[in-house]
Amino acid sequence: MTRTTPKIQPYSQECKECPIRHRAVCARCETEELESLEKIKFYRSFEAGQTVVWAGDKMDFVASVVTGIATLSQTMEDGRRQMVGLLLPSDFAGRPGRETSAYDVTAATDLVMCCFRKKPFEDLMLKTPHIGQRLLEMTLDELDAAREWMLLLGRKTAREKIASLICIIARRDASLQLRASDGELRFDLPLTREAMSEYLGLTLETVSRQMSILRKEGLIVTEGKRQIVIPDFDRLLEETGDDSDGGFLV
Amino acid sequence: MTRTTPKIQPYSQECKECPIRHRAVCARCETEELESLEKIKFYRSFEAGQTVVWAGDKMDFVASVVTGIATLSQTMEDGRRQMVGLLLPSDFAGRPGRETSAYDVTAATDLVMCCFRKKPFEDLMLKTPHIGQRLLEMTLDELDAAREWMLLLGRKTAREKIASLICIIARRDASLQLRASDGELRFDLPLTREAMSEYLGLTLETVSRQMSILRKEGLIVTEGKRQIVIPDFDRLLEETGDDSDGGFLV
DNA sequence: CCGCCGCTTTGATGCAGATCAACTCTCATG
DNA sequence: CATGAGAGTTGATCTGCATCAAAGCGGCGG
Repeated sequence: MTRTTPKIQPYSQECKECPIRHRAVCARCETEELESLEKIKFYRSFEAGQTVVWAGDKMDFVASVVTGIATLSQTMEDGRRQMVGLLLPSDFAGRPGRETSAYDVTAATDLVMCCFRKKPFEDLMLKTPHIGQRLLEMTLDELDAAREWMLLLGRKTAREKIASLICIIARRDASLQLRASDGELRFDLPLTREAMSEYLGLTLETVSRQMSILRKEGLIVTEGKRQIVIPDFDRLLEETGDDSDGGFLV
Repeated sequence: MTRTTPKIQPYSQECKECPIRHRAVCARCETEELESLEKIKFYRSFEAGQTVVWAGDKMDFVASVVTGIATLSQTMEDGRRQMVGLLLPSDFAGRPGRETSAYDVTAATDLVMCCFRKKPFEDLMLKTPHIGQRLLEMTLDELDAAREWMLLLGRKTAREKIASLICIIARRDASLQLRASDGELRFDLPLTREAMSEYLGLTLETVSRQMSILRKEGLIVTEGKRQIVIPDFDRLLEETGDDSDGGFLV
């Protein structure tokens, strides 16, 4: 199993002067391109719980998460829902060449997105191949993440699913730097029980129960509503069912 | 829900003279590029059941399925397995820029792959942007397929899973043309019960049972070992849980 | 300060699918 | 023709998670 590049990259250092700081366009940004981007971009804010677009609705922009968390979900006729994408800051949403959104896009927390009007963005892609290359890399990363996620959905137990999700968030959370001196890990779990259940293919009751169990066993500590502390990350990792080394994606 | 382009495209008509006929490189092939490709390509054949590469092993080529079916699977330490990719003819395997395979790649049937040595292929990608563009489109298709698959794994019942898989294969199978006059659909189901169970996140016993039920209900008819007839495709579609129109991916 | 609303936790019960086990069918091989 | 191996079917039983139901717990507006 190869590790792909971690999703949270120090792009802001690579590219300090870039006001958008999106991985899709900033890997090798040049002034001229940035000026083009400036003209076609706009910001949109959403409150937690708001819907950005519904599946099937027109979506005439692509976008990148600036702050907050967005989710992509699919809904079946009878209301069963499955999350299929979790977008953290710097992640990209929308498909060039597609008119409508294939998924419900929802703000899991308060959310700011940087949007680019689709048509000019596509034109820009044609002119500047490195944007397309970057997008390919990102899409391949997404695909690897989706495949890891499929293993979780298809074969893991509820307990393993919960442990996996917590580890995934912990690893991706930028506040990773808050890792305390003694190896304990403290961060925000910015998802409701319901959102977690949609991610994991479980019911929210099962999520709650398994969280309680992990808490009783001391594998996790909860502080307040959303704050989580992992006293011993490696011990929690063992509960994910992943082999110790691999499973690094997302 | 937008329909993406169907995966089986008439590329052989688009591009008759192209000896590889792979979607990644043939969309707008030009003689010069084809000559470059000729130099770096080679064919490999596998028997049903053979492993192409193991997860973690060196994989110094990318490849495209010529005939047969290949699968990508992940295995957990204790042996639980989940299929995460099903590659039919013209599908692409391998990630530019990655040294080793992230998944077990296995021949589900007898298989012929057209391989391109990775390094020169990457060089070619840099020189000819349309290959990268094509690869991006294909990867986005794969991602959509993976997300549809996630809904299946996370939220569908065993019955719905089976019906979905049969519909997916039926739609993608090139022998779709074998559709008989009266709307019945006849084709090969080239997967063992075990492979189906790995695809669906079930046990092979459950797959077998549900197949029997669908058979008894007349939704499918089996002829011999692998041949399947769907007397009424729309009726089977209703059993997938997908909304009638959408869910077209893969 | 009270009461309500959204979120979470916990309990009791039921069931879909897993597990364990036996048997059948079909070839391929000597 | 017997033999055996691999694939598929079917049955009995078990169990992990879903479902249904009710009660805790903040936090915010009145």
